[in-house]
Amino acid sequence: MPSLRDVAERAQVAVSTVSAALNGTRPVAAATKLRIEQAAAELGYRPNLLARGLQSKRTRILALLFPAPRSGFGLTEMQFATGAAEAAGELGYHLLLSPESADPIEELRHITGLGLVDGVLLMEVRLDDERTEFLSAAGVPFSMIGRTREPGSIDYADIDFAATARDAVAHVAGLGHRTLAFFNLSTDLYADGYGPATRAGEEFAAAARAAGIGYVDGYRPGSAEEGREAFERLLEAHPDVTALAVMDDHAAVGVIAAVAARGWRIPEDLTLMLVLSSARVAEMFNPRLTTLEPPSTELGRLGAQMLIDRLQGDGPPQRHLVPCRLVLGESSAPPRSLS
Amino acid sequence: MPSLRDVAERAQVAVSTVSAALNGTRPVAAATKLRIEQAAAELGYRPNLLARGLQSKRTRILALLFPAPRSGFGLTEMQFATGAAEAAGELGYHLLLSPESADPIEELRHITGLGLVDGVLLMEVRLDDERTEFLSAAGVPFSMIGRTREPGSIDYADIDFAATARDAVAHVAGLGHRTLAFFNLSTDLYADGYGPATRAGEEFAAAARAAGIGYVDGYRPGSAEEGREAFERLLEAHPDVTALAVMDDHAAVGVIAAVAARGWRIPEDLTLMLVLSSARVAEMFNPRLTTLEPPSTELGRLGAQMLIDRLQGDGPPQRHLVPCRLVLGESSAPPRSLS
DNA sequence: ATGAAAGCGCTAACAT
DNA sequence: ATGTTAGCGCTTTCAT
Repeated sequence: MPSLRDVAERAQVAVSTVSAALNGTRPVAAATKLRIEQAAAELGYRPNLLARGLQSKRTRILALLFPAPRSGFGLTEMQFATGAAEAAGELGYHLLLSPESADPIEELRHITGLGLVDGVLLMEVRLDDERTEFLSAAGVPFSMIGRTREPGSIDYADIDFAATARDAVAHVAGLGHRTLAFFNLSTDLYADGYGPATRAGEEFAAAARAAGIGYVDGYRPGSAEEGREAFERLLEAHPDVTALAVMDDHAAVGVIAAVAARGWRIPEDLTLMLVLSSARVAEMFNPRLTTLEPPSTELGRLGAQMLIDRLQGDGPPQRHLVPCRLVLGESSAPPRSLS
Repeated sequence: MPSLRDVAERAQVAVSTVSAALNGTRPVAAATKLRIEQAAAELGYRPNLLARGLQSKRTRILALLFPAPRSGFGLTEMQFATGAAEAAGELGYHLLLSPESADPIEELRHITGLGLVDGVLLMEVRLDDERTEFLSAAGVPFSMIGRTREPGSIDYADIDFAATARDAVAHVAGLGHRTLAFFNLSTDLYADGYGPATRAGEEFAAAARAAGIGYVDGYRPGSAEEGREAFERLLEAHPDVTALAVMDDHAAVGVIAAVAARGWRIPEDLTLMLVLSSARVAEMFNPRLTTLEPPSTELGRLGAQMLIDRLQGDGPPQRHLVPCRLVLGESSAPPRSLS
């Protein structure tokens, strides 16, 4: 690999001039600059990122702290990563995938202590997240995909749960349903302070109230079996329910089975929709389910962009809320009473 | 961040001694070593990877070339990444996620020219893959998840398609089926030289032949709609088929619909299994499908391990073939004629 | 067994 | 506008 010196020799100038010409850090005569660029091109010169980073204290590498694959892990998480990696690449940065071990704080201490990364991207942020406190205290720039209860001045990109819930409610209300039921994520996740569980729950309730339709929640099935059970309990307690939004896609499997077991059909007897599941997952169901698809790639992109913005300058904290996209399946229809 | 010099001062020794003590690169008196370690611990010293890399030409960073999300993209690809990242971490390495742009070769030239990575991990390797030629020519160490037609001396970890096909055939033959049909991946992927499409196809044929059961292939549905059609054509041409293995999970959705449309049931009238789909996907179906789950995390881990082995020493090329795991669903049963 | 010093490739202050 | 020079934090000869 040719170095700056090689380019300098070939262009008959000093190294610092080459550096300046290539980085635009100080004025260089047009003719000189041309010679330098030519020499660099001929040699196939590539700046050594390590040397540059050692000197400048900026590596242009971002770490994405990647949680250990939980049960309900999939596309969404991957899209955070690919979105962030893409956006980083476009802005001249690189993304390091840092799997989170048992001790996330130790992990962070490690990765930030190496001088390898300029900043950290956090995902799967919980309402109370010790990682944010550590990073703030350590003075490491970071941004969040998702958000804590009190993001303060931390940059974040999260799902716009309020808008998402409004869209969902408007969808079922528009079809003529008068009561919507909501199955939240599993009790485990909920108790763990997983943001989407809490926020989606609250916002669905609020949106239903605002729209003036009935609303039933309190169920948190985390598996097909639990989904089946929950649905049966639901109908027992609220036989008037005609529309159901489900967050856990395995629970949806159970709901569909329970619907069939009862001799009911979707969408004739029940409008069923997924919340925060990708369309790819929704179309694995039969019938194809309506879903509110999370903007995962976009959130990943925003996460990287915000962090890079922060690294390059400052400005007020960025707060992005992106709504899910309603993807219509074959599981939405007016309630039986109207048809 | 404290540097080696800080540690040296505190321990009252020369920098080079600290380096030696911490890296074990030359003998250091036990007492001195202890003092140094203590000083390092007290200061919370972390070696600066950039400085180390600049000097030693080894960064302990691996790049994972991540293809642009295709249609059938999901868990599998993510597990390659997380598996590789985990294994790398355990071995003291880091994993850079490098999304592949339109021009993969340019991408590679870029990422390897920066002096940032010690080696490259390739995934989604096609039978003829220009990336391998580039890397070989450039002298960049790399390993493959998947493999080219002629891997030569390149380290790889791939699915053991022969064993996987044998297991699948044994499963259906063991249930009493006499004829197995096989739906390959979409024509696009197949034509593109995507390894699993070709290899799975060949090995299923061979395994069926070896087991002495009938075998039907030639179908490549890449969507639910195509799956439905393919199944109808299949039954028209081969009414004796009682078992079907499907590679594309969207196609499986169509098959299931077609089965239902005919008034048939699974598994009573058709044994249906997925090939190379994760159990998590298989259980989204109703009934839960039997699947041959790819060892994706394991392949990712192996990919990283092999590459690190190669970087640290040499030895004969490593070739790992890992079979899929048969995960039983509710879609497997003896053929009707036997029940 | 330990220390002194050179240098990896780059940036940035300081000269000219 | 350009050149000279001093490091960034580390590894690695070469001395001692």
